[in-house]
Amino acid sequence: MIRITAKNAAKQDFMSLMRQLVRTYQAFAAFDAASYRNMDLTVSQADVIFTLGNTAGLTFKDIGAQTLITKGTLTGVIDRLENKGLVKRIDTAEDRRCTQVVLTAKGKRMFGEVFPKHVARLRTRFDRLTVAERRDAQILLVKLQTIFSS
Amino acid sequence: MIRITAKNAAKQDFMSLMRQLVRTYQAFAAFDAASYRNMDLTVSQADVIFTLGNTAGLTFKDIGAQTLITKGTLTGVIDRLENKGLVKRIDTAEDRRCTQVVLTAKGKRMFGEVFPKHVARLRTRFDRLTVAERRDAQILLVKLQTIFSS
DNA sequence: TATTGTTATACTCTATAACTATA
DNA sequence: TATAGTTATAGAGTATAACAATA
Repeated sequence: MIRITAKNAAKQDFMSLMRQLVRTYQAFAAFDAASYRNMDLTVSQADVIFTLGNTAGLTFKDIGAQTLITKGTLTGVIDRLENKGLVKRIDTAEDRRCTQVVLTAKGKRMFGEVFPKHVARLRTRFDRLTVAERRDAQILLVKLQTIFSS
Repeated sequence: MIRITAKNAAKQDFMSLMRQLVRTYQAFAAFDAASYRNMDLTVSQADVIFTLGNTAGLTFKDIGAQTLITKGTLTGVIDRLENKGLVKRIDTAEDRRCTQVVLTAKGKRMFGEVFPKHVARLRTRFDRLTVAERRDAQILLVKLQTIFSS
């Protein structure tokens, strides 16, 4: 027997919100990953290309900080992107411990031509929301994020 | 030079919402995964235990449908849970192609005692939101989910 | 013929830690 | 001593497809 108390109702409340966050993210991630598969990229690889786009190159440290990929893993991800001819490593003169990673011409083409198509595909979906809904969703997602940070 | 046009503003708008969804989920997932690591479970394994909790057992097909883990992968996940003594396979009489997966006594203890502590830890965070914020977040997440489904 | 779960393969990511070369 | 990136190891999930047993 389950008693319907204020406490149980509140518990139900947050559990359902939590599950909804997961379901929503999974729906987005599945939609997103389908594009990357067409580009023959994994999610991590696409993440790196996206991060490098519109920059003059970033160090492993910078990329790791932005993508949340740890350095050991990042070496492998960059290796695979380099094998695909999408990025290249460049030694830096200032601090010879650092390595810059930059997009090659092929990588720039992917970021400049293929990615925009992906973005357009995403956009058609987000357009189904009103401007107010997008604004409110953004505000609430920020609030949701803050409760888990720190 | 970047022109600030209505089109660019709208693009910026949805891209930023998209990134926020990812960041929020990542913040939650990092918080969540820390608990599972303490229980010596991976996210997938915890997902299965959670799914099996309060049921009399589910088939591979059922578990796969609820967790989005494909059958080939699920065999391995269940193997590892079985090795840890948390679940067991039971052949079904009705349809001998199906296998039921049920929690063992140890698995029930984890679901009944360890998981609630995890839930309580999550709850302290969700309590930082007001009831209205949780309700609004839920509504907007459902809307966000629907734009990616179908 | 279709479905359920298993097996096999090859790849990718994760966590951890030791290692190198620089600073 | 500390930092940036590499290497090594073991484990875990993913995708794909072929397979056996059953319906």
